Amino acid sequence: MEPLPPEFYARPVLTVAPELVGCTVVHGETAGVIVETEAYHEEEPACHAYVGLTARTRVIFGAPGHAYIYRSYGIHALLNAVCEPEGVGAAVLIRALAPAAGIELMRERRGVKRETDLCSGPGRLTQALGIELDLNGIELDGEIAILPREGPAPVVLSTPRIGISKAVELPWRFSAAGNRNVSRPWPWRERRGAASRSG
DNA sequence: CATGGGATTGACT
DNA sequence: GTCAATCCCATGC
Repeated sequence: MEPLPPEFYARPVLTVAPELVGCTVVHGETAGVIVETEAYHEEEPACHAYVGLTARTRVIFGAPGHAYIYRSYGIHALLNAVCEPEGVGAAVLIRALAPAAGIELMRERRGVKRETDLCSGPGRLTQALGIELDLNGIELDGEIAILPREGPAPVVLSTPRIGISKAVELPWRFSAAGNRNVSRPWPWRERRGAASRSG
């Protein structure tokens, strides 16, 4: 299976983010199917690229199809896929995976047993896959690769993003309906009307 | 050069 | 429900 080409990522971030749900992230012996993403764009204040081109945001403004990896809260490495044409600051945060390969290695790295605890969060999945900051800026077709969906398009829910204080109203979080590996389940009442098709 | 704020998680009450 | 851990980097003096 060939990795997704740069042209896949060169489109609007709000198109790419839901389409990444169902694709597979591979790093070494470990891999997982994406079940949750969030979109970020330079024109809204929750995006790191909102401040413009700096040493930190250089990768986000760079070529599509590359990895933007940064440290969150001093502890966790978070993985993003850079989107839109070079010069536009946009990226998709990979928030959760369904473990697909190397599950025992993931358990060793994470120190937990339950499969749904291995990759159900942006900091958790990078730890499970062994992804660290030294991979920031690499193209997503090699050491880290994202492979296309194999089955039919999943049903993708659209809801507000998580853990941010700005532009909280934008429904730019996309998750696979009913998947137990999604990072933060929400009350059923809030889910109604949030479903949309993707793919 | 000093400061402050996170795209989080896990432990604890 | 609360809260601390811990580090990168943007900002301001």
